[in-house]
Amino acid sequence: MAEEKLTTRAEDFSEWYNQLVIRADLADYAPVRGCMVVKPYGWALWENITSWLDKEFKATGHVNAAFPTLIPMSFFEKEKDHVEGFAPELAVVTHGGGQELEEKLAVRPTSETIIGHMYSKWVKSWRDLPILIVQWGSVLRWELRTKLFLRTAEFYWHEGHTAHSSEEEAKEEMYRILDIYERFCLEEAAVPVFKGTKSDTERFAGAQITTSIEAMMWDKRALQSGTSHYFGDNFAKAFEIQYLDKNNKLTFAQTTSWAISSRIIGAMIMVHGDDHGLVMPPRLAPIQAVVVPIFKSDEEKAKVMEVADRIFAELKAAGVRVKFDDRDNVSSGFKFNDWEMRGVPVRVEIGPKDVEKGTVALARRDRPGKEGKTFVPQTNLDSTVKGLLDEIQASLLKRATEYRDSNIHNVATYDELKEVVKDGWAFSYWCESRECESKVKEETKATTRNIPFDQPKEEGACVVCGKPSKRKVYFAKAY
RNA sequence: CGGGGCGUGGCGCAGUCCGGCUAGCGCGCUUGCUUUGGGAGCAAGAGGCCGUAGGUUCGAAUCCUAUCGCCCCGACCA
Repeated sequence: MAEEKLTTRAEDFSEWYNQLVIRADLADYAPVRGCMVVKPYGWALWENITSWLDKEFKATGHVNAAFPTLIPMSFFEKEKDHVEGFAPELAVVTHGGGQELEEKLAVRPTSETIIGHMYSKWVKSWRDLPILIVQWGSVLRWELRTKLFLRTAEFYWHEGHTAHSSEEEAKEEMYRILDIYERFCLEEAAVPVFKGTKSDTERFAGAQITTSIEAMMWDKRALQSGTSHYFGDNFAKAFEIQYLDKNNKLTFAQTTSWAISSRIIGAMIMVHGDDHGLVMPPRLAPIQAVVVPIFKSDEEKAKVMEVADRIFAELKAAGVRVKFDDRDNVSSGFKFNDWEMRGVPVRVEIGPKDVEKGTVALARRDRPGKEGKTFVPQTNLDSTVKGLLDEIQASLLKRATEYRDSNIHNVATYDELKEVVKDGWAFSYWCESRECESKVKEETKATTRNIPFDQPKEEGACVVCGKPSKRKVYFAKAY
């Protein structure tokens, strides 16, 4: 390590993040501007994320498929809002095989168009519906300002694309997926989120309804962590996805799409990370526990290694994702800091004293340094460690939820709102007009995050214009 | 796209204003010995077309011209 200390979050949150992603070995900068290399440790984390989601999608009847990376440019012109939304960030292939192409090809920024095109071929009868397809892959958007995981030109995700025979069914699908996303964030990532509906201006290009889950980062900025859209028949009309219904009537299908991207890794970093480095939620951590042997002489080494080996094998057999750090070119002190930087939830230290006493030192990552260290018996260590992993998982969610809730303020006046969004979120009534929304954005840089499903019963007055308003919305500065 | 900064061993930099010997420093890397309960020490090594292309000059990392790239700050986005 070139520099030993990480920039602290309070000093410079953005710099803390940049250093951490590199030093925790999650990713590296690629030679192409705005692109990243996801390193094995980062990819292992992503695999844990994807395998949980994949399992849930399959359990709810979805199947995986793959569509091409290249999309004919003309496809983007078929849906007006969609083309306006994505035109600025398209990368376009103009040459192939040394020849200029007759029709330019866009590198997919998302796949609604090409999938819509295919669905129109596949959907002829009501019996062909629903179609519930998920594509796992990467997409490319020509971003001007990038940041590892949070916003890169190419990013990894899944995009679900479904087609249904009724509005109700399509909307149900949208909400069903959002519920899966919420469960993922709470149960796996330990990141609390609000489910809600996006405002008209924040809606996905081409959608009728966009729902999202919104999370608060340590710096109190909001991060949209997943989205689920209902398109109505917008894309069906643009791509002629039509079928004969039970009454032999030609009908447009109802479609949805939804996604969680590798950005969620950025959310986990910014919610749980501390000034010592990354903090991985145990359920997603590629390495849940690391065994660090400590010794001086060769005699000590022999004794310690024997016990450490045995404990490593026991934990592994018990299903813990465990690593044995037997490097002999770095000191144990270095290893402690190294694994803390990488966010491994539990560290098992075994030294000569432990061998004598039949103990190990257990250090929990959510309480860094010596404070989180306790000495426990070697017997039943597997269940001790598993119990501690569960405890850490729960504690991370609790801590993040308390932090979030303590930084959200109900506001009734515009002055209050302006003050609150400087360093937190405002929750207030809003008349849902574009004017009031853009006024807030221009004057405070805060945007509407979402109108949560979970709403107070009574009505109120818009925080900006005072008109009667049915629903409350979160205002916050966002990534 | 507008504003600011920077390109010199793997990484971080000094040297550039005022041209001059074999281009330095820290970290990392390699080897050896001693170390190891919170980021080890000593010794010996390896590693650089100074972003690129022209030009000025006896001589260019340094001066001139062009060009490429990167980072940071502002308008859009998962």
